[in-house]
Formats: sequence, structure tokens, C-alpha cells
Amino acid sequence: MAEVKVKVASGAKEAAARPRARQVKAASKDADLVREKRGQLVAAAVRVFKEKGFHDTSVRDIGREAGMTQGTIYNYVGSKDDILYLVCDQIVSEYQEETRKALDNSADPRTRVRSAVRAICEVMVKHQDEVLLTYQDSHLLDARSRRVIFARVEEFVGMFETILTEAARELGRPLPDPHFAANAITFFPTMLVLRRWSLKARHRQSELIEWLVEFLVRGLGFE
Amino acid sequence: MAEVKVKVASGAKEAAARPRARQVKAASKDADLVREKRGQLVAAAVRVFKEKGFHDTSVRDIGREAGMTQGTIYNYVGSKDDILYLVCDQIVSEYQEETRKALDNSADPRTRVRSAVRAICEVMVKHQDEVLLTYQDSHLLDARSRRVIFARVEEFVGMFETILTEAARELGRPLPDPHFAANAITFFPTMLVLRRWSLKARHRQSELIEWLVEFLVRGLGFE
Amino acid sequence: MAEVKVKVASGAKEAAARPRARQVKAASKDADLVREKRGQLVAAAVRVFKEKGFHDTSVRDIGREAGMTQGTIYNYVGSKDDILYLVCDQIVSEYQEETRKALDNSADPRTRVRSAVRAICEVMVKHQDEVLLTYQDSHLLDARSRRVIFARVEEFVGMFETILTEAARELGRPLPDPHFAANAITFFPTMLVLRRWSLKARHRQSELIEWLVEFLVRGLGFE
Amino acid sequence: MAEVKVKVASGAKEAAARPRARQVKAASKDADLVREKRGQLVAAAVRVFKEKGFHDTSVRDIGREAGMTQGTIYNYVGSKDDILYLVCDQIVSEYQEETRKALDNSADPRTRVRSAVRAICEVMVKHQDEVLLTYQDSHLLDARSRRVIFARVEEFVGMFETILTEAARELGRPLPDPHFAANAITFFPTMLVLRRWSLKARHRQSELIEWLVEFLVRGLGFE
DNA sequence: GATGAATGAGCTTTCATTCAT
DNA sequence: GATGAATGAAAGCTCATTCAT
Repeated sequence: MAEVKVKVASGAKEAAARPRARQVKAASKDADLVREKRGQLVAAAVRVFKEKGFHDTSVRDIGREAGMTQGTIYNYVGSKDDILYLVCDQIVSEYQEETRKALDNSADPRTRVRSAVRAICEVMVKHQDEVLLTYQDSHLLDARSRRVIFARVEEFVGMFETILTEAARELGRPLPDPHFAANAITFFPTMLVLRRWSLKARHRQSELIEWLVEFLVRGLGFE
Repeated sequence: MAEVKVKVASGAKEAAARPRARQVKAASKDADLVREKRGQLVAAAVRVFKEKGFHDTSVRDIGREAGMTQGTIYNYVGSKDDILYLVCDQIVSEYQEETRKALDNSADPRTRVRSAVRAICEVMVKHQDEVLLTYQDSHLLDARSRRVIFARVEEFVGMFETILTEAARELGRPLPDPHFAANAITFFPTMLVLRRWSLKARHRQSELIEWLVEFLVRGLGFE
Repeated sequence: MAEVKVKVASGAKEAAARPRARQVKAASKDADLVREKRGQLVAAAVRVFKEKGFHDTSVRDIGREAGMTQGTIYNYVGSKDDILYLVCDQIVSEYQEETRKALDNSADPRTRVRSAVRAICEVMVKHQDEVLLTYQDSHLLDARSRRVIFARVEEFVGMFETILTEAARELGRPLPDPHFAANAITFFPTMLVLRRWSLKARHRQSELIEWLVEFLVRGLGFE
Repeated sequence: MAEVKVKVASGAKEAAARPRARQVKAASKDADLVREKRGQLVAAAVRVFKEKGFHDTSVRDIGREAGMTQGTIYNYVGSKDDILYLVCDQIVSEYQEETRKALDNSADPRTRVRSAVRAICEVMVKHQDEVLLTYQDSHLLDARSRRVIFARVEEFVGMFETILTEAARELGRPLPDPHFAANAITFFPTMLVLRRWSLKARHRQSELIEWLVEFLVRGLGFE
């Protein structure tokens, strides 16, 4: 079987520097076609995984949703696990890309931080099902894939570490531990997803986000 | 086959008031025996689930770890899914029970809150594998079971809501949204588990907890 | 899955000395049952392999012939390859055992050799389908299994080497290469099987065997 | 789809007389092209079959080795089984052709027979992998193809029957069964291949062949 | 009540073959 | 004539569950 390894498209320039981006096998050599079909595949997989989870979804299910037979799927992907990897990769990429775009580098450091946190929250809410999916299924990735995905998130955290450090400097309120702080502000908003069964019943989304933003700003000591 | 429904043992008195506590089928009529065997079963299941996850663990695996054969297991439990339910139930119960015990109702409200948050963090760290397990596998529960487990957590959150409201009153700094605040302080510490791949590399556990405590206290505006 | 390795029963005492007799996985712990079921399995497999060959026989086919479902088969065997190994092992064992029993250690060395060759031929003819099967499918064994089977045949050849050497000594006609000679007399009779499409049309079995015996005796220079 | 049946090229004139030479379907109408492409195909297939066997070789594998895509292959051949037939056909043809050429029709009947046997052995050794391939995979042919191949071998045996009969007459030592004898001398040398795992370890090739030649000559009673 | 053999549905994956381009 | 994407049947294997002993 002729095989070709196609690097997974990734939205960031730093991708090149990332450890070893996992390769996914494709039987087809037409890179454009591979990209296209994988796109359909991943989109379909996200839909069914959201509903049934990775393990309770069969390759046939994915195929049905994507309008491909299983045989076809295996032209573009080496295994079911590859699909999960592509799904996680895409979700993380999209989430991060969108967050990046929503950042507001206006002058005031307080405003900058607030807007950054708000951006995270809003993208989180918008993609809540996908985020939930990664929290529920990413541990099913093989060790290598998981490391790649985590490395990607780590980069994302690093970006916020820079933002916070800069703001802290400008405000004259040095952060004792910027890495921890960056983890805090990128992680905390997942509460909107992982606790939505508790929060949804009692709060409106917009309020939640404002509350969260203020909570984090205070937590950082930037108020 | 004579069957009997045995209420799942739960550490709290309020259990009776919980919506509809899920029943788990047992073929055996001896309630004590059922309790004992389920205890062994759950303990064994936790161990193997932590290592391999629910889906990659077979009923045989659980049986081997518990010293029971498959047939025996089905005397005390109706299905593999039941075991997952019992496991989640026990983990949540133990976690909550232990946290409750660690609360310090000393006079000073600030100290009280700090100690409460620290208690959560410490139990979280102590049971990190079990907590991770619930975050990874609880979505595999059927809707009913999930609701029961969530209701249990909601109770727990409610307890902290009370603590926070009381402290806020004493401090004269009213919380705009105690339910949200209670979710915040009970959820945030999960970062120690769900981001441990990022945090472990760079921070010592004790520092992390102190940082977290102060972050939350500031976030609450109790500082 | 609880597993037990059961040594494949082998007819010869020397088995213990054989390199590393291949182990075959069994999920069942009851050694007697394993033996019994494997017996049925192998018998059924021989029948279908003879007809369709290893590759064109599915595990389901074997199961149907053996009166077991595939699930059951995998209680007694680790893989389809294991079945092939067991089949080859049994065929070789039976063939050799039967040949051994047919040996006539009478006084006259010429008669002894003749009877040995005749024994080989007769058992060969009796088990021609099975012998054919090993010649057609044994190359599908994994390297390890093949080595074990070959080692078994080598032993068999060795036995004849001894017989021939002894006879040669008694006759005062030393064999230049007893190992080669032993290979010759154990291999040549396979012609009855591997060329049966040519021989059957024109010759009667009994004549063939006599011809073969005399051919070999002359070839050895024992005439 | 226009189809044309192309007779398989065969090296011997007698081919026309052979029962019913199997036809192999070709989508292409250009007989020369078909011959050429099939040549490439067969050569490639022999190489991969030798290594992995028929069943473990996919049509893609053959195509890759032959520098053709799957689609192209099916322009020149009707099925994967056809390829096996062509492969067996070619191997047998080449083997026989080469042996024929090596025959030495010198005057002395003993020398003639010796040289004939030696020729068989030498070609056998030279083509051992191909010969092994036919012994391992020819049973995968459909009945018709197998019959055709066997008929071809029967012709070959017939040729040696003539040689032996003639020699026997000249020597004044009539052979009781020339057909059997011809089978014996054409089959016995396969020992060099089918027992090579036993012989290679202990003997040098040239010695083996000499031993074999003498063994057969004695067996025939021509010594 | 305990056992573990039996079941069979269901899984992922491969691959010979077809056919639109 | 060449391509290779698509197909879908069929394979080996696993495992939750049942039930006779």
C-alpha cells in the first residue's frame, strides 16, 4: 500500500518549532484531496463524538455522518485513533486561533487583561461542546498524540504568560508566578463548560462571563 | 431469578432527599453481603479504571483485581455500567466526606474560608487519580446516573455556598453571587489535576496550593 | 483475561529436550477441558484445511465444523495462527508416532531397513491428506512455530540416521553421509503425496510402495 | 468493456496439444502490449510472492513492484488468481526450458543419465525460491489452472521417461516402471529445496548434488 | 452463592475489484 | 490505456452477559 505522511495543518507559525508534530498516514497521495476529505471526516467525527463519545462511535458511524464508507475513510487516515487525534488537533487549533484573533492589544494593561480573559471565556462558550469533547476523550489518545496536543496547549498558555507578565510590569504589580497565573486564566473558564450543568440552571451566560472576568482579575491582583 | 434493589450506600443523611437515587440491581438478597462485595468490586474497579480507563477495562479485569469471577460479579451488580456508577458515586462521596472533615470552623471568617479552600485543594491532590477518573469517565454514565452524581456534587457546592455566604456576611463584604462563588472555589482546584501535565514540571505541590488559596481568596474579594 | 499457557501435548519423551516448545494461550484454566476442546478444534481444522487451505478457511468455518462458536474457540486458543500450529504439530506427531510403532527391529539389517522404509511409505499414504496439508500450509506458520515443527522433523530424521548407521555397520557398507541418507529416505516417500496426481493414474498403491522401497534400498547401496 | 482472451505464452510447441490451456482475460486488445505488461507483472509478482507468499501479497504490492497501478493491472489480467496462474506457468516453463537446454546427449547412456539428473538438480538449486513458491502456492490455483500446470509437468516427466527408457535399453537393464522412475528422478531433487532447512546446515551444495546424482543412479539400477 | 464456559453481536481493519475521469 | 478513489464484503478478535452446573 503506497503511503504518504501528511503533516496536520496547524494554524500557527510556531508549529514548525513544536516537538514532533504527529504524522497521520494517508493512502492517497493527493494532498489537497487528503486535506479536504479529512476536513469532512473531522467535522463529522466531531458531531458524532459530541453525541456518543469516541468509544461508543464506530468508524461506520463516522462514515455515515461524513458520507463516506469505511473503506474510503481508511484512504485518508490510518486508524480510528488517528481520527481522534485530528479531531483534538482541530478543536484545539480552532479554539486557540479564535482566541488569538479576539485579543485586544489596546493601551491600558487592565483593559488588555480583561479583554484577554473575556476572549477566552467567549470562545470557550462558543465552542463548549468541542471543548467538552477534548476534556472527555483526549485521554484516549496514545501517549505521543497526547503529548503533541498538550504541547500545543502549553504554547497557548505561554502566550498568556507573556501578556500577563507585560501587564504586571506596566502596572507595577509583579506576579509571583506568571506560569501559574497563565494556567489559571486559561483553565478557569473551562468551568463554564465542565460545570455547566450547575451554572446553566441559575445564571445567564453574559453574567457568568463578567463575573468570571472580574474574579480572575482580582485573583491576579490586578484590580 | 429473584431480584432485590439495594439502595446505594451513601455517606450522607441527605441522600434520602436526593431526587431519585439510582438503584442498582442485585441478584443476591443478603443486603450485607451485597454491600461487602460491592465494596471489594468498587475498590478493585477504581484501581483498574485509574490505570486503563473504563472502556479498556473488561469485566474480567475487574474480577481478577477483586478476586471474583465474572459470574459472581453479576450477582451483585446488574451491568458493567452499574460498576461505573458505583465507582463515581464512591469517589465523589469519599472526596466530599474527607473534605467536610477537614473543614475548620474556627472563629475568624477569613481563616475559615482559607482553610476551606485549602481543604478542597489538599483532598483534591490526595485523590487526584480518582478525580481524574471521574472527569474522564463520568460522561459514560447513562443520563440518570449522571444526574444523580451531579446532584451529589451540587449538594457539596451548596455547602460551600453556605460557608461563603456566612463569611461574607461576617466580613461585611456581600458576595454578588454566592452560587457562582461556591462553584468557583470547588472547581478551580481541579486545575491541579487537569493541568498537572503543565504544572508538575514547574511547581512544587505545596506552593501550588498556597498560590491557589490566595488566588481564590482574592478572587472572592475576601482579602 | 485470565490466561494459562498449556504445553502442547507431544507424543515423545524427547519433547522435553526440544528447543522451546511453543506455548499456546488458553483462557480456560481447566487443562483437561482445554485438551479436549483443542482436540475437537484441531480435528475440525484438519478437515476444513484439507479442503480449503488455511487462508481460505475462516475461524467461523472451523467453528462450524467443530461445533463451536468463534467466541468459544478463543477460549482455547489465542489466535487462528495457533490453530495452524496445533494442526501441524498434531499431524507431525501422529505421523511420527505411527511410523515409530510400525518399525520392525528384527535381526537382519536389510530387512530392518526395508521395513523402516515401508513403514514410512505406508503411514505417508495413510495420512496423505494431512501430509499434503503440512507441505502446503506450514510455511504460513510464524518463524518460531516453524522452527519448532522443523526441529521435530529433524528428530525424526535423526532416528532414521541411527537406524541406517547401525545397519550400515552391520552390513559392512559404511554410508558416506548418514544424515543425507536419512533425509533421503524420509523425504522420498512424500513423492507418493506430492506427485499423486501423476502416479495415481497409472500405478497401484502397493506396487508404488514396493518400487519405492527397492529404489531407496538400492540408492543407499544396501542391496 | 471489450474483452479479448489471450493465450498464455508458453515456451514449448507441444503447448497447443495440451488439454485446454487456460485463458486469461485481458481488457486490452493489443496482444503485444498484453504480453509485455504481463511479463513485467509476473516478474514483479514472483519477487514479492517469494518474499511474502501469495496471500500476504496485495495487488497493490504487486503493482508497486511492477510500477503499475491497480487499475492498470486489471487491464492485463482478470484477477489476482490469474497472476498466480501466470506466475506458476512461467516458473514451470522456465525451469523446464532451462533443464532441457542443460541436457547432454552424449553417447554413453550412463553419462547421459547422470548429466540429466545433474541438470535437474542444478536448475532446481538455481531456482530454489521459485520452486518453493510453486510448492507452497500452487494449491491456491483453481482446479482448472492446477490441471494445466500439472499437465505441463507431466510432459516434462514424459521427456525423462523417454530418456530413461532409451538408456535402459542401451544398458540392457530394463526398467520395470519407467514412468515411476521418471517421476523419481524429477521429484527427488526437490529435496534440496523442501528440506533445505535440514540440509543447508550440514552439507555443501556441490556435495549434495553429487550424492543425489549417485543415489538416483543406484536407485535406478544403472550403476 | 459461585463458577466459568458459551454466546454472538459488534468492533476495526484490509483488500480485490470497479469505474469515472 | 492509465489512474487511483471508492466500494463493501469479509476477516480476526473481544467482551458483556447468560446460565447450567
